[in-house]
Amino acid sequence: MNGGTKMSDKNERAQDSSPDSDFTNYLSADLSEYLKFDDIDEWLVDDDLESFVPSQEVAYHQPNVVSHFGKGGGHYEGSSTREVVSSGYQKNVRKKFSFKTKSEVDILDDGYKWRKYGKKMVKNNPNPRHYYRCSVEGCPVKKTVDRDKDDERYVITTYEGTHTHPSS
DNA sequence: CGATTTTGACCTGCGC
DNA sequence: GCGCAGGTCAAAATCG
Repeated sequence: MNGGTKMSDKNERAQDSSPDSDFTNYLSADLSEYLKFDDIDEWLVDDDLESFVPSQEVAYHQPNVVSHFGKGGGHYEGSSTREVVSSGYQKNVRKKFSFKTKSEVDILDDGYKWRKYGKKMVKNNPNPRHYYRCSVEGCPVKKTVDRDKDDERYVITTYEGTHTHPSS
């Protein structure tokens, strides 16, 4: 019962006004398969894992979506090799990175601490979607985890934002 | 005790 | 303009 009277002076967090910072994402899990996409509307499946060369930049023709890849042999670490592809959208791009992982658990340890802030049941999916946010204050990084509706054994993790705190 | 999780309610955007 | 879907926050409960 606080909706009607709340939301009076809080409205900035909703606007991810995060500047064009470099997208630093890394993972340290036993990923068997990867899946990159540009938006939730379409997924681009890559059968060849070899296609994921180190520091691979993936830029889509989307005027608002640019995914940055950084592989390091099992250990991701987007140090600072940020290099937005010559798309001209590096001015106002939304860093969104998603991948599919074959795991039994939804929460994969990526080295950072995440605080769950919501769970929602999305249509077209018998499984709920988990919303995570970085526990570190100042980290506008958000993570959403949901299961593949076609393959329940697959977990889709979507990272959004940029980590700006030490992992260790 | 503190941090985190959990569930429900509520808000926003888009579609029709 | 209303409805649906998705996304977020808040208070309380729980765990370490």
